[in-house]
Amino acid sequence: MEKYLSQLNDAQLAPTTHVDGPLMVIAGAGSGKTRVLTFRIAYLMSKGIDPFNILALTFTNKAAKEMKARIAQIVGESEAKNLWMGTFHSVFAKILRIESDRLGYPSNFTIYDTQDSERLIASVIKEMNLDKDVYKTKQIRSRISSFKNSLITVRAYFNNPELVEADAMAKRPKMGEVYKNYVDRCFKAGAMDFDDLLLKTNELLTRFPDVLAKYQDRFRYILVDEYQDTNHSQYLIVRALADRFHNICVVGDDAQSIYAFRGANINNILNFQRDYSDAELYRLEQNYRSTKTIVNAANSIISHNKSKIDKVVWTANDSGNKIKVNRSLTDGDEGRFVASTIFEMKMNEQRNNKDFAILYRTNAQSRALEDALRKRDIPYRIYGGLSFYQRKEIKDLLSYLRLIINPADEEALKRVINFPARGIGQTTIDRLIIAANQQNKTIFEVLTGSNLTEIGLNAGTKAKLNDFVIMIQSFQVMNQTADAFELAEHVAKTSGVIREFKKDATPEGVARVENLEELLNGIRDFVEGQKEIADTTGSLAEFLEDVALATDLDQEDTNDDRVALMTIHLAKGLEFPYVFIVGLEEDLFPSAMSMNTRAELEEERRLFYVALTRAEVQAYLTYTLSRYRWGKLIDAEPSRFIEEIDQQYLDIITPIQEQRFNPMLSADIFGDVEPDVVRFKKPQVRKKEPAPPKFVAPKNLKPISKASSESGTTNLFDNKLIEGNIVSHLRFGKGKVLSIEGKGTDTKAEINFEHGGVKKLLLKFAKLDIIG
DNA sequence: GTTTCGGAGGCGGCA
DNA sequence: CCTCCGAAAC
Repeated sequence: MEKYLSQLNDAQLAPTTHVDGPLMVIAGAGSGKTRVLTFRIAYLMSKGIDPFNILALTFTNKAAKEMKARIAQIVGESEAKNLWMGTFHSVFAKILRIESDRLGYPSNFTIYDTQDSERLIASVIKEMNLDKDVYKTKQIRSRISSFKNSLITVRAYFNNPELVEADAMAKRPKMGEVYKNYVDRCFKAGAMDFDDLLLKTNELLTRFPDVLAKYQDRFRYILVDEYQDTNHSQYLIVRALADRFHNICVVGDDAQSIYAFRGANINNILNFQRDYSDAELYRLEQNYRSTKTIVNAANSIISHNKSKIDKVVWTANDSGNKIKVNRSLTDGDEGRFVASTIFEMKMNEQRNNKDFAILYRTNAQSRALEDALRKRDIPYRIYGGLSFYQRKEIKDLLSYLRLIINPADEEALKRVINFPARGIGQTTIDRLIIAANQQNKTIFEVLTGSNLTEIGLNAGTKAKLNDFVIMIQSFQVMNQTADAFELAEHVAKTSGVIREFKKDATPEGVARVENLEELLNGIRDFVEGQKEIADTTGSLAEFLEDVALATDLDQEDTNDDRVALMTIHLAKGLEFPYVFIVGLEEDLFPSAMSMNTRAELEEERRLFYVALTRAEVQAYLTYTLSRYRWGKLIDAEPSRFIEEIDQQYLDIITPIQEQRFNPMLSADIFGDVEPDVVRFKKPQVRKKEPAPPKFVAPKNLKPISKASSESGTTNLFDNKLIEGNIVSHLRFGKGKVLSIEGKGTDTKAEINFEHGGVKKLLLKFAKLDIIG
């Protein structure tokens, strides 16, 4: 142990060797907090604390796995095995399965993902005959989710006149009923959604003092990573569990709090010392990851935020290169810039693909980047997005498996009852749902135990339903003896899922069959892995438990040498030598949806901070002047975040091809593009001396999309434009309007420009002047 | 009852 | 751009 502790600096050593009592570690980006966590756990064990009594909650399963492996190196495999480590969701799902009977759930309850929840909510709304344009599924789901994260149960909702009234005011008086029906249906289906895993844990610990006592006694030492991203529900769980021994260690960085949209409450970290008056506070401020330039630039960004804990992140590393800022004309050009830069860096600096990461705000941005990388033959891997387990073909097969384990699982049943098509249509399913609701049974119980003629089904349909039931039951029988792989393979063949996709000879169909094969391979690996571990059998139920909470990041590091593409949210906690942050444009990053309040904007800024601090050696920022969004070309303005960085750390690159394209653009990066836009009027970018003091807050809060109407250029979505008009565009120059289509804010004009040819522009965004 | 096609509406980050 | 939904054709 001593030899490990000697690797730590003083600031890291203090919290590592803090054994009893509450402590909070405020850890700046790259300051070695994972190391403190792992070493602290190893240290606790070296002091004789039983690993059975340690609970470590991490943000991803991958982080837990890596930390566990690291601890195993220090204290030995057999000891490390007994640690409880994982995400909130996976740890408490495990506990809920053990204690499920207390809450009236089966131990093999299904975990509904977001898609399952949405489908169920849509179904509830339809059954209640509500207007689906008023009761929008996604909005309802997110509202229910935030109720659950704040521990507002159905009963608490109805007892809270403010909430009820707010929904009535929003013209959704039935919100509470929808919530109630959704919760009831989940319960009946033996299913919990993601939020339930936390909510029900709270219920378990509150309603059953003996259960609480059991886990308080079990988890005598609790560590929580990324504490700034815990929500109220998670906060209460931790507080309850730590209430007896107060051996609670939370680690976090308020500057990296980026999950408020999911209910994370930054006050959890800000108020920790209020909750535990004897808490020790430690700060890790020395960054070991990045160059001085990157650290200082990141600090200059975050200083624009008002609410934060005082902390000065610094580094003893080299200054390094300035951050390169690149402007492109389109998202395609941006992709090509990124790809060719990576290509050159690989050649010149002998770098591997895996040294590069491309980070973006939204998953939709990945396509242009992928295209460019593919053209350059640069291998890459996309993380997140439509994750493997969310793909249609995978969910289809998994739904069969879910149904075998939990026949009450309504969403799984609805998904597979007519896939592949076997003549059971919507009408039949609707009748079954109505019967199930009336008889207070699950759909599967209706299928097996009710008189189907009485609910209006004819002989032909009954025969088809019967065949389906017999098939599922035969799978259930097989499940008692076969392992997960044997069964899954059998199901894939017998159900016709594979055959169905094999019919489709398009590349997409081929890919789907391959994905199914990959899933089966994954199940085989799982079974083989589990058989080595005592107490497990590699059963299907165990596999499904694993899969429900798996994420893209959790997948084994294949050690592939590939460029990483992911959202900034996914990049949290990771680091790369070279980082490209792309799409730095107003309305994209910061997102148009996050500029209504100061709090939202500050979260976007923290997100940018997180992105920049992923870089070890060199960061690139890119933005474009126009981008395809929603299938349309729209104009874009550089993100305010570029301007907020202390300009001495930036190196503005102006690509040559643009000068050829339009000489107007070669001057400097901000002043020329929108000469009349207020926010970017100062052409100070190139100055070498420290940037003049600037406080951007007030103007930042202005709705920025107004810029063009204030500026003299006309924003033409009130249809003043007619065919044949000659217009001028800042970038494309003069052009003739060929046609106009669409209406309202969706009006588009097809314009033949002198520079750039025929373009279809969305008038809502295009900045055009009519000149003839 | 299923399949297909076209139109309309949505569009964010995630366990 | 995508997915979802309803109507019409099979």
